[in-house]
Amino acid sequence: MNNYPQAARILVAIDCIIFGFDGKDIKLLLIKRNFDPEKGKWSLMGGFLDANEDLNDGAVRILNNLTGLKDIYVEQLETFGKAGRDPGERTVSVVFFALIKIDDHDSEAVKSHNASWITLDSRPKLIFDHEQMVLRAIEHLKYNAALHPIGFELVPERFTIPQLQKLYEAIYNIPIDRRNFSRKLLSTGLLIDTGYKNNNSTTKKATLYKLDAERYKAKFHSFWNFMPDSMKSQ
Amino acid sequence: MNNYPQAARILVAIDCIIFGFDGKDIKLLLIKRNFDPEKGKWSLMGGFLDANEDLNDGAVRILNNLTGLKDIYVEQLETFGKAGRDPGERTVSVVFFALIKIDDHDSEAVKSHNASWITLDSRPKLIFDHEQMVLRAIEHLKYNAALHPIGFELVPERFTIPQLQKLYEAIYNIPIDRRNFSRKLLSTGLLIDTGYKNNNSTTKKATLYKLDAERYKAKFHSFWNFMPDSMKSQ
DNA sequence: TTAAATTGTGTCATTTCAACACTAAAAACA
DNA sequence: TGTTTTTAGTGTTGAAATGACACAATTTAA
Repeated sequence: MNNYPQAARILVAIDCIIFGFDGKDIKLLLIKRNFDPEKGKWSLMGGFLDANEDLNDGAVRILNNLTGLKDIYVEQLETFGKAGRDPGERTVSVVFFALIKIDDHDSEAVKSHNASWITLDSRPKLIFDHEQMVLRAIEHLKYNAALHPIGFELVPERFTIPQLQKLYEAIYNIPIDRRNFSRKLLSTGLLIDTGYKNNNSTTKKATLYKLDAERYKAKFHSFWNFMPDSMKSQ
Repeated sequence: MNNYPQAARILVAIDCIIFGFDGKDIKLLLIKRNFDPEKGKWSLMGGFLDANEDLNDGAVRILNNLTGLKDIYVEQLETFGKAGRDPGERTVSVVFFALIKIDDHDSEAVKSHNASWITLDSRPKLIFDHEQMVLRAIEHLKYNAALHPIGFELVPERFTIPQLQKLYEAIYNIPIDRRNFSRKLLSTGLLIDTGYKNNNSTTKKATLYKLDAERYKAKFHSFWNFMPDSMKSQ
């Protein structure tokens, strides 16, 4: 059956922007390609959509392949389709935006793919239009972290408020008032006190919270605003 | 040259959700297909990406083809890629979200495509997964009209504040307080008083404003919030 | 036990927001 | 002609949210 004989058949790629947070910096999981073309150069983790594979399944497959993780926070971001974007062959790339708890992934799988966690500031030149994809993903992170509770995807299951604050300070690259941040965060009702304290601290130990999964789902689409006003004009 | 011999080549479609506003209702521009497959059924306006065509150019081409318009507000929305979504052949569809000033389009071109403006409430069953695409676009409209000044794309070049209010009331399907709406809108500094009044009115004539194009660009990414709190929990 | 660093809670003035009352303009109609 | 009806435009006020800032509590190390 061929209902559309004259239309072009095109390669459909999937590329993944994977963000992590090490407690200090936002990092990207990038791979050094050990295959042609562009062998030896840095790129996003990616692959091709299979003939009978759902698009989102493809993204999950590729993310799982690299990290060994099953339940990754992943959103479809944007499809890049400039005619010459892949010099090898016409390829349309669907870009996915993923957030992972940086300590959860399978570091063996990562190593075998020649992948590394790299801070945003020190990221290398990437192949094709991958740099544009990264810029788009950073924009998306800034935009969405202000409006939805996606920041929780980047910190451990049990986290402290100061930890979250450092995350937001890293995302927006500005200092945030500790007291106002804490008040705003607690007022969401999304945090459950685990009763434990953070023992890694060398000074006062902070309370460990976990997410209220029920409320998280219910409130995901309600509008937060952790972005300070000073950012709003940008 | 074939660097990726084993990967699948797939049809890449472009489908467009086109919203308009007639002063009372939000409407969709839908076509009744006069070609196979699914001839005679309702669908979104669409087509296939050409072999050497940029993705966004393809969307502009398809929109121009239907409406005769060149400068349409258009954003890429989401790519739909379930394996069986088009029973004819494996097709990945990139969906675009377009807003037009409903009186601007070329109604001859629309007529020749068997297209009609249809209110959201009375929209017919659509082919394939087009209904899901429409739902996604409505969600996007609600979300984004609250945060960005995209509402202006749906009203005439010169518009009144009550006109805009009716638009927002239609988008969110709720009544909005006239006085608070006006104050909020004027405080953005995006409106320029044209000095004219709306002569279509049978009562007090409202002031006609136009957009401050400079400020519109500068403020596009600043966060508005025209969505009333009552909507935030949804 | 004192100092240094960090966490947790409180206060207060300013701003924003939602709810509501009043005035102004324009046409229809008595 | 002036009264009614409808819609547009501006003002007020109390409540809630926000940003700036002070102080107390906890923990380790000196």
